[in-house]
Amino acid sequence: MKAKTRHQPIPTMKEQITVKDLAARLKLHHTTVSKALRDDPKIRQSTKEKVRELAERLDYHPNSIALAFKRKTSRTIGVIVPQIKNDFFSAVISGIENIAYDAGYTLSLSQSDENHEREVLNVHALVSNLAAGCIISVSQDTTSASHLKILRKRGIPIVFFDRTCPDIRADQVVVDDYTGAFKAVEHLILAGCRRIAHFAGPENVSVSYERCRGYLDALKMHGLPEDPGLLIRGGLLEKDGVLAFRKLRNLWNPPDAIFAVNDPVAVGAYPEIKNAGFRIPHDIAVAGFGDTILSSYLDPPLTTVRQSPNKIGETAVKILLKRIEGKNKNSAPERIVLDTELIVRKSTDRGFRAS
Amino acid sequence: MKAKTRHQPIPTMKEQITVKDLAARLKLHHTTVSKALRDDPKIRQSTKEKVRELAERLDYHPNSIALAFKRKTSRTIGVIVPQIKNDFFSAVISGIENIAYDAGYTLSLSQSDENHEREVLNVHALVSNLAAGCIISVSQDTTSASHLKILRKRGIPIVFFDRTCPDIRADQVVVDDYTGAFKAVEHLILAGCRRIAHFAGPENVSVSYERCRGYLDALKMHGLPEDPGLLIRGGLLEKDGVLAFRKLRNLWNPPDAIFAVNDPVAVGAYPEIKNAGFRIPHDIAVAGFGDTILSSYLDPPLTTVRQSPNKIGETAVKILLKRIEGKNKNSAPERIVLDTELIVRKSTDRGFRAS
DNA sequence: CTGAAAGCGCTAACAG
DNA sequence: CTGTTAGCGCTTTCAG
Repeated sequence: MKAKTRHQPIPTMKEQITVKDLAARLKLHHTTVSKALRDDPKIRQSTKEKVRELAERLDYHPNSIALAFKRKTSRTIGVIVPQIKNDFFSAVISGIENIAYDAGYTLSLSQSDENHEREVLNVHALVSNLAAGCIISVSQDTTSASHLKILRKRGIPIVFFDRTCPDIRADQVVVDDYTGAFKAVEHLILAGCRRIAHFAGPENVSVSYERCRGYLDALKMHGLPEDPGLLIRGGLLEKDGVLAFRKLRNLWNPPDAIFAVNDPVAVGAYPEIKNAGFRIPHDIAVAGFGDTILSSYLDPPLTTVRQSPNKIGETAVKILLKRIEGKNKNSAPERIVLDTELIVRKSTDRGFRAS
Repeated sequence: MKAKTRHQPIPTMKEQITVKDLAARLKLHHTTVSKALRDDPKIRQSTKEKVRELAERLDYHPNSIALAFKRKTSRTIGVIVPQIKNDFFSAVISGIENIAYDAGYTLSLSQSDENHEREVLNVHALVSNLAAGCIISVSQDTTSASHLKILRKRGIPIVFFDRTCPDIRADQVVVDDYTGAFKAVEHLILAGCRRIAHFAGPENVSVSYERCRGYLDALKMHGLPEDPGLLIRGGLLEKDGVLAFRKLRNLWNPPDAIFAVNDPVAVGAYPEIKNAGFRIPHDIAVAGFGDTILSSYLDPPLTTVRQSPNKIGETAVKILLKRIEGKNKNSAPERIVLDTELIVRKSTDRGFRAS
């Protein structure tokens, strides 16, 4: 008997209580019920109470889809990131979710996987689902912005974070990549490094561009030459760090420091550096960007530039909510630049102190 | 002039092309257009072409909300996890997203933050948004299952992963926590450890329960006594590892190994162990569970039990899609148990080999 | 204070 | 092959 129970199918009922059901039982009109539920002043208190009591008892839940259909906009915020499985992005998403939840919004999440095609389809899905707004960090190979323009056409506000899109006028939340990179490189210089390589990301990605600019300016400011052989361009992933170091390794004159565009790239380079017989930091000092959880656990712990992904997410969604709720429907786009903090760890500690 | 342009508000248009618009321009009826777009065999080829051409040209996108409204179900899959910002969960989510994307579904993501109240509200949001199905790992303090029953009542299929809910008959995707834990503890025993502590998670969380069972059985199987003083119960986070070790530290007779319910707990314990003057693995060997990215970067690298979060996500969503698409609408719930793999690293290497 | 009518975009069923 | 009718659940007029 019991064994049989285990193999019974899952019961399915699909019952849905609507305002009409409530109305029927109360011998009221469904519009009256609707108003009562929304606390319309024109409805008698006693009626409201009866309605609400029944709604509670029958476990009535308003159909958000019907509402969205009527209003032509849902209470869903679309979030598109290059990768979900990524320390930085998942922390941003978490920040977004917390605030969105409090404000009564739902998250629609998708990843572009650094793929432009996929990003386009994700945007279409948001449009199609009448998203109230959209928070996006564009994919590595997004050059055209036409898919983002359709959001604009549909009146769906956009907030960019991390990787922005210069062709679209929209709110942005970024960290001060330029200054962060500048500080990191300056720190390397003050630690005594003179031949500082940079493992850069793709030029069309805003963060890579800004961090590279910070690197170059720091060199210039301290009177160091800019050696094109020390600027290795690649991607943003761990494997790109591996590749970058391999390219560099063949140099007749190796660098004495590496500034990586982000922590994953630094992490990828770590074993390569060690396996090539260099000690960190004595032969080559290494600095990253991002302060991934990992970086403090590396051997030696990685000097890096901390950004607060959580705060980025929270800030982005707050700005978006303001737009959605029309508080600043027609104001000019904001650009919020969050500060970074240089976290100095062993990977750049050469026991050298600039006078 | 240019400066002025920068301060112009963001333009907003909110135009929406519908089948009626297309119909009007083509002097057809909107239902005909609708059929043409869906490749209904009853529509003449030439008409279909004209319709599609215009749809393309006007950048028509069907309104998914209207569709969901009509069908009484959307193409959205709800995902509820305890924490988004978590290696394991974010990888599961990523796996889900990939498959869901290919199948034309959208993800609605929320986190319970280990909070039952919040989980309940998240479930209500899914119901309200006519989710097609739901994938969930229940929060740490979820005991009642009434909120999940309402999904059932609405005919929304559920798939549990990782942390299941015994009160609900639904598909489940889990790893073999019991065997994984057993293997890890057995490995510690074979490495020569005799006083093996376990930092357990909450008893009502299925994974904690199973891993604890594996621990106890491994001891029993190898004739080791079960010492209640060595079983420390706590939470699932890094801080819980810190706390657990502090409780343990006061023992007159310290353990020679620790098996942590998961990697974060092991990670939390690491510095505590070292600061208390114990060497890993010589004084205390440590094993975790989960194979977080971190674990291989720890010093010493952590022995752990690998599960494939990506695969868990993919499997969960595939089962869910089968239910949604009614292929097995009425079959008994499946329970998929994925294998684990013991990853042996330095943290348990005592240079000892059992004969 | 409550009811009636209309409509959002789409599709299913049926009629021409 | 194409058009007509009707309705999903909800809110917004406007009438009673």
